[in-house]
Amino acid sequence: MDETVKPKRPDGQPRKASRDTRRQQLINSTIATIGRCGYAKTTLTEVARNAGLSHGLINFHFQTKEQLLSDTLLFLMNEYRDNWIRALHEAGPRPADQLAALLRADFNEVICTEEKRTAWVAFWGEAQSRPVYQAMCGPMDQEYALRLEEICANLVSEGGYAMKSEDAARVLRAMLEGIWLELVRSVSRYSLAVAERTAFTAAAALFPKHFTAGGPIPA
Amino acid sequence: MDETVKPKRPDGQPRKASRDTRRQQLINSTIATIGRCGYAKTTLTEVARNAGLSHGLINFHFQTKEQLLSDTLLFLMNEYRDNWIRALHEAGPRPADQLAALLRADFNEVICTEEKRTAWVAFWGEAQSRPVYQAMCGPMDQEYALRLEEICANLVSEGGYAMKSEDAARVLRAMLEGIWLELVRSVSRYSLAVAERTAFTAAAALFPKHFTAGGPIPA
Amino acid sequence: MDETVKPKRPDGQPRKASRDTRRQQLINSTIATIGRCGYAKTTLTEVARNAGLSHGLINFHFQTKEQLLSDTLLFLMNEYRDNWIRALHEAGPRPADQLAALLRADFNEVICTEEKRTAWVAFWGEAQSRPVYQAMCGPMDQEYALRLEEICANLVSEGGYAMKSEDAARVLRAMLEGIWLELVRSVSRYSLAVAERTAFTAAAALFPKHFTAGGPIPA
Amino acid sequence: MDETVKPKRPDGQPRKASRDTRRQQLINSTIATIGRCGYAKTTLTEVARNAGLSHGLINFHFQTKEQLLSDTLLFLMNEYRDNWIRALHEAGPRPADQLAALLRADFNEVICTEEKRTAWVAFWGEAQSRPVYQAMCGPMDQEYALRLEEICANLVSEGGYAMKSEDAARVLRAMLEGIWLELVRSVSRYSLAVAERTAFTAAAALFPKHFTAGGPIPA
DNA sequence: GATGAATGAGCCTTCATTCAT
DNA sequence: GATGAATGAAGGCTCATTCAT
Repeated sequence: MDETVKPKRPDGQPRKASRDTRRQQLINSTIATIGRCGYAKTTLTEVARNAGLSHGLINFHFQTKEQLLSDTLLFLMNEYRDNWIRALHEAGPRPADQLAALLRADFNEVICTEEKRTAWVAFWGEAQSRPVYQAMCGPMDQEYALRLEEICANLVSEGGYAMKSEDAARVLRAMLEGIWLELVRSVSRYSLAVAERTAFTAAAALFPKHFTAGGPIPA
Repeated sequence: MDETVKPKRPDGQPRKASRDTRRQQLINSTIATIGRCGYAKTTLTEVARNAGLSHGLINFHFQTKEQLLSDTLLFLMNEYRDNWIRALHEAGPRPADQLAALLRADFNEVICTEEKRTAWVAFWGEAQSRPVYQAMCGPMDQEYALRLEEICANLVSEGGYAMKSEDAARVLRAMLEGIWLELVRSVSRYSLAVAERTAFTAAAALFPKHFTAGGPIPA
Repeated sequence: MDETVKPKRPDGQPRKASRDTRRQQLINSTIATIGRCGYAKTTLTEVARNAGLSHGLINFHFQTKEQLLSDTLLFLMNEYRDNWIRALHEAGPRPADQLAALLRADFNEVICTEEKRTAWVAFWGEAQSRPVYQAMCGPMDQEYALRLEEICANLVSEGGYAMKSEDAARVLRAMLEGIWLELVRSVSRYSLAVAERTAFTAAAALFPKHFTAGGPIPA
Repeated sequence: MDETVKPKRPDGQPRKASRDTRRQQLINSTIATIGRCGYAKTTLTEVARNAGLSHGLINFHFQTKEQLLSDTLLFLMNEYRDNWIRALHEAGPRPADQLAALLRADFNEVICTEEKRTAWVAFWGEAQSRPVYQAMCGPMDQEYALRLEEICANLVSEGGYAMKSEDAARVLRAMLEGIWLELVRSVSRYSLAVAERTAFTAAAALFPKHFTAGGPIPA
């Protein structure tokens, strides 16, 4: 096979890209468009334009707009899940390191870009009225919540803390989501560094033997 | 009383109502509609139907759909602000009581209904792409944040806590917003009681001399 | 009857004006509105606002918008007719004086204001598609055309001109209407003085023994 | 030729047409619709129906109704201009022939159809309240006026006429527009032949050495 | 008589979807 | 595979008309 035979367009893309490449291209453009225009004003025309592709192609790769949006949310969810699972995997066995990994993972540069945060909040805003989204998010949220509770339980037992581990996990989970919201709503006041510091402040308050506002206390 | 003098409609509403009555009626219907259908699928026809009025009336009282939505957000913001300001006013001088009042106010039955929570999240989702919304929310958020920081600073100084009061305030603020999100997203898992307990868990972690997970420690 | 009993409004108008006064007030406002906004964008709300009256009053005095517009056109037509008939009446027996009177009457300040000219052209533009307007204008046009032809015939016979009087009348009629159009379309280039000079230029060309570009040649 | 290769619709049009074809088709339909329904009652639905196309297509090719109307006026103006310029070009060097060409061009069958005349008057009626239309028409009117004055000046100098050439040009211009108006307003009384005869009557009156009511006097 | 809230038909416009090329 | 013209349903908005006050 001679690759050079494939006609190239001015932008260097082959005219016929693989199915998955195109799909990902359109999903990325969808995230960007939601981030820029909001969920309600996201049109297929705009998504296509941002992707530099033709209008009709979307309905070829995704059957409907709903499908495109669902697949976009699915991509975001998988990316999010992969991110914290990988972080946890790299964290080692200590519960404090695991929680630190989880907290830091939330502000990882790959998943916590401005566009993606905005897209997330947009999806959250629509989720209530769209059972499809809820059905997709529910199990993933559950998985995360369970893992977080587990770690909190380990920390509580390690540190002999008085609180209930579920309550601690709930505080942390809510706070992480709240920080994302704040990042979206008040661009100027928050930086990722501040966000992380805030998260560790909560960890330090809940688990003072394991954390300071700067991060986990080394063994 | 002769009922026939004032002809009522089937639903008991007079055919003509005062300007403010109708505006509020339509704003309430907008909140309900956003709550039920989501921001993107909120149409004037649906808002009108929910209010039992004709859709032409909306453009009579509000000039555009945008205006209706802005005014609805404004109403929600003012209601939210009035709520915590009143709560604070009734709380007395002790910082712990003030923070408790603030935390409880967030889950007050008037402002924290399912419909209103959903509407809030929907507006948050759109805010990023709508400078108008941001301009409206910014100052109100700021006012709340400042008051919260003040109270945290008082608690820190009273209790001799080691953390920075701004960090504590940030944790609490993010957590409160996060809890609202969770309330919207996972209807079943959270109740208002659980929400309040979660909030006080955070307060107890941050200010252990002043709070337990059950609430403020009496003087 | 004590006149002072009648409540006066700030603008000095009695609250209850006579039927005809109100009607004329609304017709004048209609002319002004058409002049300012064009026929297509003339709304009852705007007419009412310009008249300083309430919206609903129009449907009381005129039954429909169509009726208001018809009555407005009728007023313009009668005013136009009265104007040239009076001018002719005051002109004396000489055909040249009569034609001069007719030409000058067309640029009389009462009927040839900017607003009225514009309204006329707007009505002309709609006439083709509105049989009602045509039915109203037809007879009046006819009457004018006949009188003009009569005068032209007298001039032709007096001066022994070679042309057919109907042709001359047609030239004059078309030119007068054309000048109104030009007055509407090119505000800057035409003044009423230029308009009149143009009209007499045509008269002088057609009837050189009776007219110069400055006006009729005295007996 | 295999007809089955290109599937045709019942009306013989291909389903897809080139951009310019469709645009022209819609412009023609707009002229027809204005001619039939008047400016104020011209709706996109009607324009689309007359063209045998869907109304959504209009917003695809023109962005707004305003744009469609502007482009329609532009087409009429260019067509009008092309017509008299071509006529003048074919007329040869003699001023009398040039004026004759100009007068006849105004009643040319291509540009002086009933529909187009009506559309013109409709646009004139709206022009006053639409700066866009005025801005478009102004320069074209000017160009025509200048050329007409030039020819009149040549005739005056050739024939040693006493009148000012600008006055003559103004008479002719106004009369031509007035005849169009008359053609629109009194369909029955005027024919194109009568219109032309009227125009030459004016020319003969102004330039008796060059014209009779029947046309230019040959060299 | 007079007002202005209320209604609803009809318009322009947007946009997801289809489909001939 | 890819394009973009074409369709039509549905939305926001205007506005003539009605009617309770």
